[in-house]
Amino acid sequence: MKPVTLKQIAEQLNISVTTVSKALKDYSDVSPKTKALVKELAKTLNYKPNTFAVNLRTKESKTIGLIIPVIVHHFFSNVIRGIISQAEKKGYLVIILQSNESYELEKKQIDLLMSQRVDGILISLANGTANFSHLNEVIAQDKPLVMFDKIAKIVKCSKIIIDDRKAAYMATQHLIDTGCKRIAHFRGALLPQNSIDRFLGYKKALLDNNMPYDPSLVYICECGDMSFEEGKKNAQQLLNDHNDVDGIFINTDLVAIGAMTEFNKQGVKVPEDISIVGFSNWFMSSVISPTLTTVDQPGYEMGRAAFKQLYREMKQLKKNKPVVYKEIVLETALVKRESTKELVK
Amino acid sequence: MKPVTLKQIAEQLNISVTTVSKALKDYSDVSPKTKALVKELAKTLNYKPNTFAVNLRTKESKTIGLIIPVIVHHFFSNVIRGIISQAEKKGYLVIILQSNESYELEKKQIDLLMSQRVDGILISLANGTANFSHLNEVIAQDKPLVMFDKIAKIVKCSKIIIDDRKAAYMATQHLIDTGCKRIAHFRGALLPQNSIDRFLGYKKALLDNNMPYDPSLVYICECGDMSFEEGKKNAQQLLNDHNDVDGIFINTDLVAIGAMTEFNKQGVKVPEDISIVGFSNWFMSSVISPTLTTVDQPGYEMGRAAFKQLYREMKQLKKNKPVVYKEIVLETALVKRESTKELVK
DNA sequence: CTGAAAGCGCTTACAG
DNA sequence: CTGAAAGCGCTTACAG
Repeated sequence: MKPVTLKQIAEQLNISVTTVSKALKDYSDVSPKTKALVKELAKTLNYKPNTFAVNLRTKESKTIGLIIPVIVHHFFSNVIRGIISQAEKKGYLVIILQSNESYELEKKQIDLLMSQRVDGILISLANGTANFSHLNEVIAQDKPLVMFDKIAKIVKCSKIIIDDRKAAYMATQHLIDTGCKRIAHFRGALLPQNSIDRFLGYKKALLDNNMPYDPSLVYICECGDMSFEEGKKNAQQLLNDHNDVDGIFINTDLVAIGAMTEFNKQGVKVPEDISIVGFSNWFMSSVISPTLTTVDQPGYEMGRAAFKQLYREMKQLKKNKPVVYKEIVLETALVKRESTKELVK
Repeated sequence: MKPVTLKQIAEQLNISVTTVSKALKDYSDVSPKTKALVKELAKTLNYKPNTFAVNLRTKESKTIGLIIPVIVHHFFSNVIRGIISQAEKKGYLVIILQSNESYELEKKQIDLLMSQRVDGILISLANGTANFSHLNEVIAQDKPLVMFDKIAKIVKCSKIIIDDRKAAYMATQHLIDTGCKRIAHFRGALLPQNSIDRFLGYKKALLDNNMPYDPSLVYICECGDMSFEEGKKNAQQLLNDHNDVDGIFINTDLVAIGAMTEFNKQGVKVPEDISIVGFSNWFMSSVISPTLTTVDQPGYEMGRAAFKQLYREMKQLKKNKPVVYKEIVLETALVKRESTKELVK
């Protein structure tokens, strides 16, 4: 059963393809009578415009691309939800690719999306990405591009982020306020901006509270992805290296949970011996024990905001109007739970 | 900067568009010299074929659609990963939609994907789906369709599943083997096949062990989605209704975790007072305490298998060869953890 | 080995 | 109010 075309409708009604096309799109220069006839037949024949042809004519695909480091992470799946739901509202479909934190893959996927001629691209960078020419090329070709969460400051485009530095500061301050005297930090990989900013927030909080900053207390994620195993490994290492640490600010909940699991195994009590603050507020952080104090990061909202901005830019582009890049900073909140102690009065 | 077309290459080289097209596709009837010239220029100009035009000609989009009930669920995000990675290998892109367990949405999304003329569709049904005409229509239009996990037996198409009945039987048998005498079941919604099959597996295990089947011990999920809250609510209800239940087989890990949280709050000890087996082996089940005994369901593998089958069918269709529907059953395994007791010798 | 021509199914500027 | 025509950028059967 072949799909119905405009031509078939036109032939059956003995009118031109032009008129059929215009009737279906409610052009004002078609008689109401013709419109009614056309629409009725289109409906009975279950006519669906051929998107391929429409795309070719309009040079639009009503499809956007999304590149995300890891889909299964709670934060990112929430971002995806936000993007898809907003896109659907505006009649856009979303092609999703996973970069697996690899720069090479990310680059290939950008190429793929450009070949596919998506109308715009949303991206959260891989940890491995240090070169941004693939992104600048997208921009150079006038393809709207919006980065979120894991961004590169140097790339000129819109960005949806949180204030990582401030959030990390809050988190560290909370450890200090609850009596921690020697606070370690499990940071992410070296490159990502958010990992840098969270580190800087941690450092600033220490200094503002007249606590010494000790580089040996900062553990870098070498493997590139922020995993449960990474948390266990770092926790083990920390216990070997130091016996006076009483608080840790950890870059991601999943890593924090890995660390807590290890501490639990080793008989180190959380928060009595060591307090822990995570980052991102994954669902599971609220159900493990002790429940994890963390920074809530609005994934769903971030996804929505990212699509909205992309949509704005796609619309401007279509009208040949100038695009104004925006940097939208979403609010975060510290969620206090059992992995940190009560406030010291 | 407008994209380069075949015409531009042809003009610059003073040859025909036909020859350029054939040269780029390595047709045997183009001289090696011409080929070399064309390819070189194409490369320097960064020529990318216009997918819209290619699609229109070839009637293929090299894109498939995926409809999934909930993205953030660990099992489903793993399925997505499996699908995307396999699709990428074969040069296919994946458009993802979330049905939110709603039949109405699912139907709309099928329509959307058909309008978009994707080459094939992968779907896991919404809990609310009891009418399958939207799916039969897809099949009637010769569009390859593969269902996975949440399937409808009555729809004639390929299916990738696990043996839910067997897995549930295993899970229940484990509760029996570890000494449970009165076993409840939190089943999913009424409609989904897997929720029915898991219930039947539970029931069969009881009967095979000469244990009475008591309908009042089966709690149905009314709200439609299998959530954490659902687990808490059912657990509460169970404590009200019965004081002799010592084991529960729960349809989904997330619900099981909700139940455990509630039990913990009420001072009911797991597994001492009540043993629990979940289903799906979500990551978080291995990090909560007690860790959750559950049935491991191979999400990533299921995604891969689903795409592979779809790919086979798309290839057959292209060659105008008959499509053979397959029902592929993947293996599951019981993962024994702390929420159930040791085997009774 | 090369190329003119038709056509995929639409949209839209233009003529009447 | 209606329609002929051009064109979006490809692919491919066919002629030479």
